[in-house]
Amino acid sequence: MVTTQDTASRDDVRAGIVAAATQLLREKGANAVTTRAVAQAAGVQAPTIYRLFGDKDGLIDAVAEHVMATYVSGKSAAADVATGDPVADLRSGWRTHVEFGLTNPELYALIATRGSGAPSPATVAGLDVLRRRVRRLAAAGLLRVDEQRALMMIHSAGNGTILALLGMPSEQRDLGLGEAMLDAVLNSILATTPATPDTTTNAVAVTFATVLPDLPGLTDAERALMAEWLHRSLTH
Amino acid sequence: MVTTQDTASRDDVRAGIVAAATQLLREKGANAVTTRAVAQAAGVQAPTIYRLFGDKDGLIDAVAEHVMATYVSGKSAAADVATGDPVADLRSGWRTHVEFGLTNPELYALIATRGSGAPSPATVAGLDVLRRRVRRLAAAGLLRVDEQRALMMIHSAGNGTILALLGMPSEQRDLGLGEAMLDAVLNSILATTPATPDTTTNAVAVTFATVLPDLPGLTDAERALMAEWLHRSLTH
DNA sequence: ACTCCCTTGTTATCAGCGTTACATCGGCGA
DNA sequence: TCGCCGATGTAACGCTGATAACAAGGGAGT
Repeated sequence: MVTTQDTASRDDVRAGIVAAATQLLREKGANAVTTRAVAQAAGVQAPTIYRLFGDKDGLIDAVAEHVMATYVSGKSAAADVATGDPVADLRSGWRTHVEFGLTNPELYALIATRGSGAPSPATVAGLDVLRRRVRRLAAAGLLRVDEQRALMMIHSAGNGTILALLGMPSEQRDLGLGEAMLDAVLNSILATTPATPDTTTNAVAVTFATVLPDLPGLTDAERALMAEWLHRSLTH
Repeated sequence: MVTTQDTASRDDVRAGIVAAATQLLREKGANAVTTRAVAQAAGVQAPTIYRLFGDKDGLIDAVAEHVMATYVSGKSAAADVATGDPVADLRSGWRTHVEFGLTNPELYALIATRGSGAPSPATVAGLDVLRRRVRRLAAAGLLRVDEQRALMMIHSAGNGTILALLGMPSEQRDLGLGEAMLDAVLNSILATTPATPDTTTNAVAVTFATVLPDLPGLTDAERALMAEWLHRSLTH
């Protein structure tokens, strides 16, 4: 059994280690974040890190989570999803993402370029929130490409843009690059006018049935089968 | 003075080390490429690496140069710049770049994600050839944005796309992502807009895909099949 | 032909890294 | 009070990149 005092001190020392690692990362760069340096800066022994985080990657993940949490809490954070417009929300999220990358260069490079193996929890978390935003676009009938395709395009563009910006000295960065990239992707992804304003299931199905014969990449048999199923679902 | 025999043997052992490092990188992954492992695999002593390459980064750069050289020589390499059309040349170069990244995952991740400091020679070389291609676009009056802006956009999109593709298991990679990203960037960059696919049909299909799970009167298998066909049609 | 010097080969070593085995201590239940 | 068990502290392991020190060899210049 673990007493409350234990967990409190445990969380305290955990927070202290994360803070020390964060400060070390920000001030001395990524290669200065060693287990020994972090332990000394936090006033603990080196093995403590492994008891609390299991691994150095675990420590990095905790640092990433902490930095992201403090960042989003530092923002006004109200305009992030309050708008009813899915496109505006996506733009807002994009700007926040790019700004975060430029504000925390070492951390972003550390978590975004993890060579092989599983991606970092921060990456999958970011992908998840992006996926939700893209889903809202799709549900509103604003996408003219596959949802997965849209997701990957935005993700690739954002990551590539941030890494490109980080790769050049900060005084000669093209700060409009982010907006330009987002515009380019949105231009290729969005249906300028919502194709089917009525998003009720049946209405969409009916609209879809009218364009089904023009759908590329399918065999006639597949098209016929889809038409039959559509008919059965609509007459249900 | 250095005699011809000296340089020959020097180049021989150098090539051997590079070959050993390349094979080690391809077969055992990036973290298996240590100075000792490379030296043992090449049949030389560890300090030889430092005499010939000065640094481990120098060795990595030499490996990158070698792999890229063999890659472009392995390609037909004729269609890379032979066409008079600058846009077609850019597309060809883009495809080659993406294909190279997917063919050499460890090497690409190694040279493209070099955290801080100067970028690798391979990166600046790639940026140089891209810059030349973009300059040809600008000289032909095909750009509607700044030349530097166009360069960075293509670079960001390419790097981000390759990293995104490498970040997911190879069997579920969206191979059309590269073309889609290039189309998106070219659409925002070129004065003459390339042909865009019919928007209404795809938009309706995408919207329909979002309501497909709620479609009544169908079996799960039928829904799954329709979803698969829809995805295939949309990713074309 | 002889010496000199530069290149190569070899060994040993350094400082640092992530990580772990092991002794030790302290508080808790019986 | 005793014994136990988990948290802590110490020391170490195996590995990394990187060099210093030194022996051996073989053309270059005289």
